[in-house]
Amino acid sequence: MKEEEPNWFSRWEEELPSLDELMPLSQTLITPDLAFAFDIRIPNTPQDVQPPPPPPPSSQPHSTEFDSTELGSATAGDEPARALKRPRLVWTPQLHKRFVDAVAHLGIKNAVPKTIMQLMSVDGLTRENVASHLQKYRLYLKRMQGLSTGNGGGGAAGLSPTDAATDRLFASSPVPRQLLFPGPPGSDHFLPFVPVATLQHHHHQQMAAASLAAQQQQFHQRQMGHFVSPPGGQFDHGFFSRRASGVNRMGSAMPAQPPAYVEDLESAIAGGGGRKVLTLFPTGDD
DNA sequence: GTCGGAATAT
DNA sequence: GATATTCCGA
Repeated sequence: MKEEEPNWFSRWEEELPSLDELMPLSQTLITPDLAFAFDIRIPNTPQDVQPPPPPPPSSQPHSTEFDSTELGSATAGDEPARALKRPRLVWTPQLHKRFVDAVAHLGIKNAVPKTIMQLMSVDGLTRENVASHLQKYRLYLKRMQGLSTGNGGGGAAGLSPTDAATDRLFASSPVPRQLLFPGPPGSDHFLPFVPVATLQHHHHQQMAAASLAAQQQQFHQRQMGHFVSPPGGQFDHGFFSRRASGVNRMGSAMPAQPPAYVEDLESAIAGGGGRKVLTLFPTGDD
């Protein structure tokens, strides 16, 4: 196998949704915690309201009453400094793509949470986030290798329908060959190239902070937009069949004009308890 | 003490 | 089922 182009790595960045997708959003600077603590609803610009950016560990000495919806189970009253939780991360296809790229370009060998996280350089993303996702991704890879050991990384070529149904997310980004064929020990190849885009620069911090939330917002908007447009038969095995058993019951009649999705954004990044996460199908984005 | 990975919990 | 958190070994 010598199909490796010497500069394949110079292309990967181009595929990433960096500037265009990450920049244009101007979001509220009010963190969810703040909003909750003060019972702010952020009423204006229902179209522009922004979900919680990853709450920075800034000073928040007094958020004593958040949404005690389910949070109040244990430490409801005597653990003020301890109650900071990040919103649940939703792995959008874009995010996953970035993840896959990072893993691919690191090589399965060096693809460990911390490194991946650094390569992705997505603000708000933690090592735990990546580790957790990586764990699942590995299982997916394993299953793939097991089921079709002779199938190119071109994508979900010879997969059983189960895969598409089960791993909608993973199916949205093609698995690079390197990952399917780790290659025998000895043929390890890797670049001393360490980008380390750990955003520590202050002036970039702001924009960086937006990136995660920004992507996720875009994701949802896009989903809503594409909602009524048929995928063109690409995934015609009826992916409308089943979805998360939750609040999202759009029934069989998806309106071209969804009702006010004020809740939509909140749903995407729901707190650890009130999980109304709606997981959607892959985008035809890549 | 940090990190990675699997197990377990939400 | 997806993601988070915990546990334990390097």
